[in-house]
Amino acid sequence: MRLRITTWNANSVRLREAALRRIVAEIRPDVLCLQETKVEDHRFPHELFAELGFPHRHVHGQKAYHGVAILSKLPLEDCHARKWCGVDDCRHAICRLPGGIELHDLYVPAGGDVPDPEANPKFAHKLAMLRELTDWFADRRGDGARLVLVGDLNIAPLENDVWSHKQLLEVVSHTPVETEGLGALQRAYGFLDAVRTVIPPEKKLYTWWSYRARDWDASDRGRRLDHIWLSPALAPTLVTAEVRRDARGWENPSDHVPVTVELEV
DNA sequence: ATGGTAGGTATCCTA
Repeated sequence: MRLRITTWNANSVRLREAALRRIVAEIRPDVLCLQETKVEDHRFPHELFAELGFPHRHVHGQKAYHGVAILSKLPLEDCHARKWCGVDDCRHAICRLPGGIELHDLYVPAGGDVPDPEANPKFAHKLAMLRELTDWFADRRGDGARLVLVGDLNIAPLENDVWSHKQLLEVVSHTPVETEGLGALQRAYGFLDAVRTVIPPEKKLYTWWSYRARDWDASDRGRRLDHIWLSPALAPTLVTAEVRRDARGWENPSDHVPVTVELEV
């Protein structure tokens, strides 16, 4: 079967009903992973997703900040959440899809403005979560699991994942300590960067554009912060991948756009 | 060099 998985940082799920309807109609994901839902679980708009054909839902949210959710047309099993760095926030949801596929939906801290862990606790938290994830996946290395890791990792790892590599080397999201840390996480389990397998690293590719630009499309100062990775066991199933840049130009947009992979599983 | 916008909450935090 063909399995389509979409990840999107919605920047408040309650404000994005129109965009979510378009995503479902135009991308037709089987599984939709959200980040920055910014809502407690008892206020999550379950009715909307039930109506849109996603009867299986795992929501993991909190008031005002962060929050992740997995919405699925297919049954979900063993849904749970993980905490990192001893912090009681909502950044990681895990479910098993049919075929034993283990899906991880992640929201890595943005990290604040100052790229110095001594001076900036938010940057220290970002690096600490990356290290803990790296150790956790390294312990599972070689277990042959069928893993999909998606989400807003808040790091643009490659030179062509940002509008100007040189100008962003000291900007949080593209500093060497972050891009090397993300590389270490990827190598810890042998994850394949699915989107860059389909869209070559020589091409500029972004999934986020700041709200602050006068004209996001004309200035095009984007970054590729949202990712879909596959474990070695799932890598051969990759059919295609797509970044919906046009979604940034929709009415009332998120600052992130949806990223999708299709797998033949 | 600076400030720019958006979301949630309750007056300022985070992105």
